[in-house]
Amino acid sequence: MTQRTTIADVAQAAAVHPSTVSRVLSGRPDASIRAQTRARVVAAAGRLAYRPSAIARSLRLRRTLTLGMLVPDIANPFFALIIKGAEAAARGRGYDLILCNTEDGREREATSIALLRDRQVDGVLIATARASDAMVADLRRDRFPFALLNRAAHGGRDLAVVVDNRRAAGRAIAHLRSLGHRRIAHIAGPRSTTTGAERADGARAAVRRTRCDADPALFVEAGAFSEAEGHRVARRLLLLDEPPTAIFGANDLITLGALRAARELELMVPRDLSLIGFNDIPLAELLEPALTTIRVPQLEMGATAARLLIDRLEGRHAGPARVVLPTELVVRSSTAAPAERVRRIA
Amino acid sequence: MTQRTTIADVAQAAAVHPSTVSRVLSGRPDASIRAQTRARVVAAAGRLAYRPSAIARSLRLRRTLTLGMLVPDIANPFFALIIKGAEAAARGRGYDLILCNTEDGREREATSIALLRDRQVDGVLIATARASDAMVADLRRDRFPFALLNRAAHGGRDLAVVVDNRRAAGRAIAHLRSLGHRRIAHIAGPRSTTTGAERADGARAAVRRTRCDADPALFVEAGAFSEAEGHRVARRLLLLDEPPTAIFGANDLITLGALRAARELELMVPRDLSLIGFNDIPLAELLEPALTTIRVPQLEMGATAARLLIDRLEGRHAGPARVVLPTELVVRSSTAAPAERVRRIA
DNA sequence: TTGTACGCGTTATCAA
DNA sequence: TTGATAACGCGTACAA
Repeated sequence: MTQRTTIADVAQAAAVHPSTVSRVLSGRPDASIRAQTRARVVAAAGRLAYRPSAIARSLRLRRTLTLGMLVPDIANPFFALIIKGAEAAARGRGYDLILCNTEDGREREATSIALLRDRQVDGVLIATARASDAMVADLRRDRFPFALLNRAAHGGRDLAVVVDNRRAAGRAIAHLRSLGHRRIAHIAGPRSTTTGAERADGARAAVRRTRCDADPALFVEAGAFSEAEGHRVARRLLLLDEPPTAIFGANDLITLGALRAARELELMVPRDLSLIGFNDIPLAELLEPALTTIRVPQLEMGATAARLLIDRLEGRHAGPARVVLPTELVVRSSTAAPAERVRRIA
Repeated sequence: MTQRTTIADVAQAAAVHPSTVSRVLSGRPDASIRAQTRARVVAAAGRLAYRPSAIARSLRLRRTLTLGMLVPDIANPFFALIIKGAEAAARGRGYDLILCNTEDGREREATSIALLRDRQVDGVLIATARASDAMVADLRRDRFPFALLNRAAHGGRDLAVVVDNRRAAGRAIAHLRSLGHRRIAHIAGPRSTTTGAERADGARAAVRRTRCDADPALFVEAGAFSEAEGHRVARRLLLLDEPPTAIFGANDLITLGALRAARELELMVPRDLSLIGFNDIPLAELLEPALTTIRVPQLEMGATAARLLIDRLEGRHAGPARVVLPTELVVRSSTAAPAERVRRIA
């Protein structure tokens, strides 16, 4: 690669001092520069296709105009949209995003954070529900700026963008109940995640409130928010002596797994089994049957978190530390009243 | 944020010169350092939790140990896996990855490349099929290292990892033909992409070779590799006076759209219509019916490209400039022999 | 309005 | 074996 053109090259070409070039190009409105000089510099910079080195600038300014982002799984469409939202908002404010996939692993999280800090990103967006509290505690202690995404803040002043998981889960159960279901199962996400725990709590409370069957066998926990785990656990549910007539999965992928399990057992959805997911990933409405689910504004979630963090970084009016985004129950064709046959059994 | 601890802090704590600290910690095996000194330095660094600044190091070394990556759509699961593969391979060699979503836009591509070059990434992985040749030409001219992913190289010496799209498309058509189909449609991707053009060419050749109906109305082009476009175009195909009995979509998303169109028109897949996709995204086997498709080794594609590029960066034995990865026809339940009814019509 | 001088945190080179 | 020095490219007090 040919040698980089530096500010000195431009200075020479414009017959001025490098510092003058810097002043001209950094575009501070208050800089007083003779119009003619400015023109010369701009022309020279254009001619040489000069681009300032982000590295040298970062070293000098001690900020990188870069945000880091921790995501458990880039291949999960839920996060894909969150990333897009965050990226768009960040770019809009002049920041770039460095993405780190943690594969939901403790170790990957630690190395990713280390990497981001080595690169001196100005702050991190943390979208990993499983992120160890130790890690978050470290960041807090070091006053390293961060924002939590789709997971609860433990400390009160942490920046966080979330949805009301308990309430949304309650609505899912209530919807099934209103269709006539009584034996409603919930496949929870890992209790180690705040989303998993909160949705399970909300579902449990709603089951009690609406007087569904309160059979503990109907509340099970998946090992991960994945299709495979959903499939495994749903199979067990459906092979129960008294199987549920409806399943509320802690996210769309888990529910997708439940759909596959139902098919393997030759159950028709929604005739023999109603299904509700959570997140409304793009795929949800393409399925057959289309998935009834809780819509989470994914793009907005990413964008809000990025903006919140940048506001804090730039010392702008901080606003509330915690933003709760609205959710919406999207009813599609995977839910219906329980079939007669099943109702008789119950 | 508390002040960063620098190499000078460690030097002071260990009572040595900063350059000594650098020597110890950069871990060159040939450095001759007294064991006792080394121990002191290591201890001090540990005590202070010292981490070298990647920025300062990059400035000095003129390399960042970072690769850039251009992707048209992070939310497309095909690319998600490619990214994972590339990231894993890069990390394995000590490189990080900065991802840029171009949303398939010329402008986004240009700004992304500019951004990556400003940050002085050591090289770029380009997975955008639509990437303007002008951009690639610029990179070539500036001798900026890059590798092309899933798109053909125009110049011969460019690094590229691809599959044989023509051959794979031919196999898809042949499979349908062997099932008894004669009226086979192809929904091509944009001709502006090499993948779109090559698959269309391969399909067309195979249609001729296997003596299918060579009706030009059966070869149509989608405006994008998306579900929405697939749906739109497939609808038109299925409303033809003589509709096809099988559709080969240029990728899985397009084919997914065709599936939705078929359902809207109350066609049963595969009874009334057979469907083949391309890429084998994770979703393909979860669908009902599961999608017959061409498997592209996505993880391997990303990993190979990253390794190729890094090898070249490090001046290691370059190996071939162009790697062709194998594909495989995965037959699932979305293809079957054409139904009697339909065959009679034909 | 512009130039001078210095420092951001490293590492390579040379001298001791 | 270790220390001193310079340089990577930029931005900014301060001086002129």
